[in-house]
Amino acid sequence: MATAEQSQNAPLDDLSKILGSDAHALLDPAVARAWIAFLTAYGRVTRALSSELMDASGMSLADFDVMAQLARAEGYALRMTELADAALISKSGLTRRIDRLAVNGWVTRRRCTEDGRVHWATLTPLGIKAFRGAAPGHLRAVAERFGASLPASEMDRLTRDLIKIAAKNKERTREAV
Amino acid sequence: MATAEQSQNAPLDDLSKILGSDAHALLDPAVARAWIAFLTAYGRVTRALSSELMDASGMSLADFDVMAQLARAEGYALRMTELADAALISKSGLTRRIDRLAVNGWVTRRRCTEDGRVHWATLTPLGIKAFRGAAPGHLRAVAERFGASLPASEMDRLTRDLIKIAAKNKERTREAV
DNA sequence: CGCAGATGGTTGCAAGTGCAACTATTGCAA
DNA sequence: TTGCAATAGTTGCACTTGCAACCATCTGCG
Repeated sequence: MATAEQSQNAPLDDLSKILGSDAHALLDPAVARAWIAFLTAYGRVTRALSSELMDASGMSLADFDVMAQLARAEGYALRMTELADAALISKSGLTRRIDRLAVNGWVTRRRCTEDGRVHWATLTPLGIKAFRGAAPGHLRAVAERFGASLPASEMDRLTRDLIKIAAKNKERTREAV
Repeated sequence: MATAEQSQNAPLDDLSKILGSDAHALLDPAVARAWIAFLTAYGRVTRALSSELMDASGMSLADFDVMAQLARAEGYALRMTELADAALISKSGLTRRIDRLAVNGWVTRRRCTEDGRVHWATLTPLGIKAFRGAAPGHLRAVAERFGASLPASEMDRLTRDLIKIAAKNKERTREAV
């Protein structure tokens, strides 16, 4: 998607060139601008954070998110499915991510004794240490790249807006066919 | 990353459990909440839009973005590098994406006569037709999933905020090592 | 009991991705 | 002219990803 700067004055809504004047009826130009800005901001910020985190700690953004979920969980452990939902990735994606984290010795899998189907992903002491090492730099980077752009009052409003958008899209997709 | 709902009251900032009280100093809790909401909103909205678009038109979100850039361009054509920048993907990613679009007959590559290094990616008449077919549904979906959550006045504010964030992260990453 | 259906996870597969190395072409300067 | 640095794109590679099919386990009902 276009960068915010270059298409700020020429975003999706100028598709009327190809779509005809219907374009505005389909998507309000103001929404189109917001959408492009949203995609651009996401792409830039995550790209930057991701490479900084990788360089500093050998950890991908997704690794960090998964480990952060575990770090907050009771006993540093969550079931695979819970964790996948929390980290907003697919179950299969999580399986393989945990494989990788396990190779690093950061996480272990424990089969649940009460329900043999369930596996608990658990942060190891080494994983906790790695997370403690990575977190300060990463949190600071989030503060700088994402937080520092807006005053505090604006930040709360942004949060509310984003939560509304997220809420509207809660269902795990599907059935939308 | 956690969903907005479930972690709204327990976001990154409760990492103080593992990081100690420094966590707040590293990342303002309000920023942490906003960041989580941002990731969640992005993940949900793009996931939904992407599968809807694929089902309806056999086109990925990235395909649509690339074709939208071409649709607005002079002569429906852009150089590969320009297009990669505009669509916020890597050059190699674009090469292969254009390969795929070319297989569908939606885009062609033309070597530039003035500068043999340059290739123009051009939307074909078939591509224009495909884009015209896909766009209304997709734009409507963006309006519904992203636009409909907020009143117009709020949308403009959101745009401004997002542009500020994007602007702060403009440099094509690198050198951050 | 014992079997059908639900639930939790993993795996096969067919993509998509970025980085770094490579090729082709241009432009400039000795 | 020749040669070399810069630029535009492509390709090799290693890694991620999600979906759908699969296996294992549990639950409940006849």
